[in-house]
Amino acid sequence: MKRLSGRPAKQPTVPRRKRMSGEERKAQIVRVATDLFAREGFKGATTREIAGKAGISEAVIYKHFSRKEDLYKAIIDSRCSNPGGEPRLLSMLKGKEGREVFVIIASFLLEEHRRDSSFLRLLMYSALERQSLSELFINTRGLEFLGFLESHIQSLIKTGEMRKVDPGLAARAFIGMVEHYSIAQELYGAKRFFSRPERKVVEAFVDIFLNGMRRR
Amino acid sequence: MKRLSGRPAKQPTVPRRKRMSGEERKAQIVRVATDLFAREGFKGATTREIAGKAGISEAVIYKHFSRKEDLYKAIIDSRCSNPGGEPRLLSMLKGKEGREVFVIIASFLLEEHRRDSSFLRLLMYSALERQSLSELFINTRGLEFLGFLESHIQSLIKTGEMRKVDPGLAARAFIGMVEHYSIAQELYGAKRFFSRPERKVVEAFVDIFLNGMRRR
DNA sequence: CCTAAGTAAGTGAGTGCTTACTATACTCCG
DNA sequence: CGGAGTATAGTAAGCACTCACTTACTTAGG
Repeated sequence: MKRLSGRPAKQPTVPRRKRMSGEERKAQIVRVATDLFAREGFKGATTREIAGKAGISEAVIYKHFSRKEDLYKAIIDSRCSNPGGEPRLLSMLKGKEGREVFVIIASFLLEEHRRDSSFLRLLMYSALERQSLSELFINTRGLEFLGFLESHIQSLIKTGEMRKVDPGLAARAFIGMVEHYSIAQELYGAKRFFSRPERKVVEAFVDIFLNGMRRR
Repeated sequence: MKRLSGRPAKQPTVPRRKRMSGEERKAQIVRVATDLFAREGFKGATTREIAGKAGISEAVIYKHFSRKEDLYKAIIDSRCSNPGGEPRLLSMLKGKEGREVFVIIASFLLEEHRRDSSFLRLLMYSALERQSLSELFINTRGLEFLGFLESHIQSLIKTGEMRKVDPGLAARAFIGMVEHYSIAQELYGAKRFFSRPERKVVEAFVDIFLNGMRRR
């Protein structure tokens, strides 16, 4: 016989779980979900799996986020205003000049992506599945950083250390070499067929770029 | 009253559709599905949607492909042994030398991806969702082409027209600039914030690269 | 040339399972 | 007590995939 709705009286014999404050729980859900969305994409990651990994029931997720989409947005937001990202790089660059600036940038990007590819995966998934959200990424993490590099190059052109090249394109050329290599190695699995020590890669790319930008 | 199974007698009043031979139909399914898988990914594209766009019932798909996965593999295969891809580029390069080789390669890639981003999307989706399949892409389309460029650069180094740089890294640097720019513009939506005429982009990238590889 | 048997192509209505999301009741703690 | 937090047990819709059956086309025999 079926109940119309509601619950039958239940016996609370199951071992009870730890309670958490709302914000703790929310942060934990975001953490777990970030990992899953990065691995499986928005459509591939299920609320059930997220709840399972967090050790709670699906209903708890919906106490904190009214729709799956909202949880996804929260993740993108948290990744955009992240402590671990570009700010750290920019501080590493303080006081550095010449060739070293480019070496630091290239090493940073290669290392960061090798260490944790989830940011890269989230970015790519959001570009493919949810184009509008990927623009958030672009705006907050991409453009700020590209803008820095662009104006750095611009000033090197002004002092005559580099020849006159559209600084926007030059910056994109440099980032492109590094990022594309990183993506190919980590995500496309290209490292199965081609591999060089990270130091050599950085040296080669920085060489080609700086030499390419030198006045003749 | 319900039948135990089987169909109720049906009246064939609906306008009948064209019949197709098996191979025609199979090719059509692959064509329609390519488009959908490229837009939505493996998980995002549904068999129902594919059938709908092809104007057939889902069951027909399963006459030709025993699982959805098989259809996906067929698409990857067909895209790998494609007439429209690298062979065309390689023939365009016949007899060309010097700077022009690099201009042609860069223009080709930028134009190809702008015209039809579905190959790029399939590649990226397969890297994220189905890593093993993306290696098929890499092997057939990527490595062959990279290998060509690599050995071209190698020979330029031998004749002394370029300085000594790991040719594998040099080739990846050049392709990286171009591909990453293309991906950023077309897939990340970066063209909303930054745009240059294609000719200028090609010129700048080729300049930086060739100048960067010149003997000092 | 006509017709009927044989078969490839196609269909509509499922199956069983999974999904995002919800309604309701219980419990712990301030 | 009251409300935040959690659990149980849903629901309706959507998914890949199947089945029993029909229809269109081909072809062999008179």
